[in-house]
Amino acid sequence: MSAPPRRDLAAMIVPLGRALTAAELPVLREHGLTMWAYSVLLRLDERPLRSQAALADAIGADKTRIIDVLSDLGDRGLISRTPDPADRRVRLLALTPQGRRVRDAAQAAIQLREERLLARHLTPAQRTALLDALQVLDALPAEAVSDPEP
Amino acid sequence: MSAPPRRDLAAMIVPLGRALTAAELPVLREHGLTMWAYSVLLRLDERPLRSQAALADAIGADKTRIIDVLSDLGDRGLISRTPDPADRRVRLLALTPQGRRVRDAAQAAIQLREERLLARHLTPAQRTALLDALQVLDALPAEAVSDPEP
DNA sequence: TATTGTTATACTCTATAACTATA
DNA sequence: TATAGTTATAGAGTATAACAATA
Repeated sequence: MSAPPRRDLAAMIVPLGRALTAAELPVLREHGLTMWAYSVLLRLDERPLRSQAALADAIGADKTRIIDVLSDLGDRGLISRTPDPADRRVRLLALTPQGRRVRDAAQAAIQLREERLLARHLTPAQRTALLDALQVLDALPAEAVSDPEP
Repeated sequence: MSAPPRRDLAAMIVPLGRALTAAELPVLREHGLTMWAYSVLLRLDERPLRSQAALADAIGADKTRIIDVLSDLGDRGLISRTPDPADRRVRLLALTPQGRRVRDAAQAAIQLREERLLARHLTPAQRTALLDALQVLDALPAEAVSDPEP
């Protein structure tokens, strides 16, 4: 049983994710965002989201962890957090127009860097193939990746 | 400036890496390995490696963090740790035959799961294209990803 | 004095538990 | 009583600083 001809998927993907994250951080800082704040802005799309717990779950965070993030984003007018009239325990979360502008600007800067990286090291066909395959795997629920029954 | 048609690379890759890691953990546990121990066995190839600091750096760990991992692997006979006769401060690290057997068995099990996942959701051509592109990016030094000068 | 490995300490991030306010 | 959000506390993981041995 000799060494396989390729490295493990995780062994390639996890360090790549770390490097991409490291590349994002200074860009986000320029836009006044932390990684968690950016995750929140990305997830909060046009339509409001009901409850902070749902948001936390959606971005893989603990509900107690995003509270400071949400208050800060609210204080800066990037998101709105209004009590649901139907049930005043829950907060309806939504992007403000300014929040959408900040999110779009940050995302454009990040994807510009990403595209430069891909263009430098991959052929256009390889770039497309990579993104296609990643989008397929990205669309899977996490359990489909973690527990693939034979 | 509207929302881009694709998600950020990092936003797809980081959660995928987390899910793949979660998929590995039970397999590693069956083979009596932690993630750090597995990283060490993967990096310690046929030829011995000079110094623990070099190993730590190679697997993206802190040198103080792998000490317990190395003592444990040494106690179990999976690696050898002999002082360098030329400079008795440094330890020469190498896989033992048993260590290589454990590493190969664990890696085979992991890659079997990975291949099942890819086969279920990607076409053979997509699988090959994904692995090719990942191997290109994996071969880059981390700085090439983090600091792509324009 | 400088360096390898080690130990001890502090810090950051994350999760758990306890609390409040609504229902 | 049950749930959403919040606060306070504890735990895991990680990095920093101090130490012993060798050069």
